[in-house]
Amino acid sequence: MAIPEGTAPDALATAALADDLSFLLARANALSLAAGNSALAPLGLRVRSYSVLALAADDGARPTQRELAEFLRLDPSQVVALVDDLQRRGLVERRPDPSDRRANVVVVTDEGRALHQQAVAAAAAAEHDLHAGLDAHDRAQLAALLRRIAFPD
Amino acid sequence: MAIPEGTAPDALATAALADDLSFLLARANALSLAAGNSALAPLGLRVRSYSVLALAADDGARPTQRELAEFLRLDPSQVVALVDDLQRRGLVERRPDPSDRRANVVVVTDEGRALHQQAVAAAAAAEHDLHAGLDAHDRAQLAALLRRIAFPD
DNA sequence: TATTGTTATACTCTATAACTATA
DNA sequence: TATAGTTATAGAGTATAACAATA
Repeated sequence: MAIPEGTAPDALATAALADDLSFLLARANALSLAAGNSALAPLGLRVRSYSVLALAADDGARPTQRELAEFLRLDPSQVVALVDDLQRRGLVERRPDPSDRRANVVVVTDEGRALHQQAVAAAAAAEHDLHAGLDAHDRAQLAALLRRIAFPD
Repeated sequence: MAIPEGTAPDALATAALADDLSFLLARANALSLAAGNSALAPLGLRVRSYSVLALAADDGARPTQRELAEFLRLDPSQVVALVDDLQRRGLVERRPDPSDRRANVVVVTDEGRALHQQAVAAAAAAEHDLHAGLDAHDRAQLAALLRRIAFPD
């Protein structure tokens, strides 16, 4: 059976856990991940593979697999599988890094760029539903606060 | 190999994905989950089992397994395994719901309540590190924004 | 008929170690 | 000696279907 959608019971809404930042983060992320995966499924992508494709398609990023792993908080061995899949489908290519021949730079193909554009639209539509209760100012504020947790420098 | 800690490469920090709310949510949650699990490990708990224990220990909540599943966004079959584990260790008990004999209410034992108190302290310490960059006002604001995504009513 | 808890199963994701080629 | 990518594997988490007891 699928994880039930819908709202939580009122008795639990007032529980101490419901005010816990980590719990709210986990629950919000679970909803976001589910919405993202189902929006990307028609394109043969999941949130994971979409993220790799998006970084490969970002001009000027030219990420190595190691950088992808660190940025996406994945193990390098998981990046291997994700890049394998995208490469098999002709969406990205591995190019040796001229400055370090151990490293592969992951670059998008023309086909990958086209799919990425569709995926951005699909992901944006899914986010729109998820953040329906937030206006542009709220979203910017939320992004700024989350960034300080996600990238503590 | 473990997922590498530390900061992300600068070239990717300016990528479009780095401004995506869903991505920031995912990365912040990954850090939060890792910190929580490692803080709770000495008590034999993980974030999952801690959440179930916390709701069972919340006075007035008296959640059924179904309510736990919905609130924590878990499949009911996963709740079975989590409650089995906590019950085996004498931390919670299943009690038949008087108003619906199909349902089990999950209630904390004295031993469970004692462990829960330790766990709250451990989790709070882990959160403190994670949210070191945020003051009380920031945290309250973040919680309010996340709640609107986590519980869209 | 529908729902709660349960069992079973398959699949995905996560974590760890070891190997190779380069640095 | 250390690092990038790769392979292999075990464990944790997720998704789905079916069943007994109860509503």
